[in-house]
Amino acid sequence: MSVTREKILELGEELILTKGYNGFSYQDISTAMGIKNAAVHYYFPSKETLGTSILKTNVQRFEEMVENMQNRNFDEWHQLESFMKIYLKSNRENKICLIGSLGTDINTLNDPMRVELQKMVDRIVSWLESILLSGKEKGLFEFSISAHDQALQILSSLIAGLQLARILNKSEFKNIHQSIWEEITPQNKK
Amino acid sequence: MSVTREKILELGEELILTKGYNGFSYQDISTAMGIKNAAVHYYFPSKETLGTSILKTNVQRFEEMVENMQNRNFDEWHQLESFMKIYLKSNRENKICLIGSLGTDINTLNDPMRVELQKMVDRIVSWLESILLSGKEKGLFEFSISAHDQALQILSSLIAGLQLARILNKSEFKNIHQSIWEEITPQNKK
DNA sequence: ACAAATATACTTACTAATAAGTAAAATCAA
DNA sequence: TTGATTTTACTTATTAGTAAGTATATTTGT
Repeated sequence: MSVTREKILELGEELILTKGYNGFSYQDISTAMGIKNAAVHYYFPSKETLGTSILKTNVQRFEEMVENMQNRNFDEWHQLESFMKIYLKSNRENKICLIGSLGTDINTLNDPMRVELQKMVDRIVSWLESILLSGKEKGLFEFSISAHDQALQILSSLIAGLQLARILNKSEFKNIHQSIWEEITPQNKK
Repeated sequence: MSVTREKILELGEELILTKGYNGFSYQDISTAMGIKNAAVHYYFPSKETLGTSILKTNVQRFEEMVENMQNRNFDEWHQLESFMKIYLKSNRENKICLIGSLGTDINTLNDPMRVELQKMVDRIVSWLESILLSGKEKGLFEFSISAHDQALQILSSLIAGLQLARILNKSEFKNIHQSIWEEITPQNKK
């Protein structure tokens, strides 16, 4: 694989997470890389092919992380912790997440991008749901609503947590992160 | 006040909530209203003055709602319910909320817009916090984390709930809305 | 082994469309 | 008639996208 192509994907993702999909241009990528805008079009003919590739790369990265955690026999608690660490890192870097960013622009995206975005979110929600369910059976987690709803609840907190932290104060995300754990950890009875 | 001006504000807000701040143009507004793009510039010289005005209008609308609820002696439970109804309506209309939309684009906004956005979120969070706190004292709500963190938690769920619902399925928001109530309503012991 | 053909990775130099924004003239309403 | 409103007719900048060319490898046929 071309290193230029990889770098474009990386930069494109970063730009979506910092400036939003409609807030960056091929010029932003090309000038940052010291190449010409046509070179970006060489690898990704349209902005939407770039967007779709970024989404596919992300799903792949997610699947690799899940597989890696299973190979290492991570329990559900540690799997969830690893997932949440991604968001802690994004917060440190003043980024939001792909879901929150593209969720804003969804009506301006073409079908392939929308389909890929939906696939990605579907996959993450169903993984979260399964982790929560089996973790609950083992007594690692405790919650009264359905695993699906609890998954949506946690994911929402993470997504909007990053957005709120960027508007208000970076450090507010720590509180949101903390609250998620307190809500599903058994030792904290209400 | 000019009815044209009001209509521009209304349409501008709708466009931010459906296509995102960087996803709409003055052309979108003018063609939808059957006027020329220069007429929009007459009322709002720049896109950022329009954005700032939309935010200020929203804060004002929020303050009016709060005042109205206090005049009618709404208890904390009904005040929270009224607030959440705004989000239910947005979900029905396939809109997200200003916070989630502008949270994505924040790095592309000018200072006045950023300041106004922060003011708006600050105001909403502190209101939510106060409602949660006095509601808890009356036994209307129950939660173990701080009122501030609980406010952030609820607001996050609402903001990202709308985004997730638009990506996945409109009806998913009902589950998120339901989960918020179950979490803070005393009768549902865990 | 060596030349010819071909593929890779770009640049140069453009479009065509759309963006925000403006100056000045025309229209409207009291 | 005066001031508020709106259009006409622009400008300037930026956007995504493309056509054609170029240098450098890589492959292929003989």
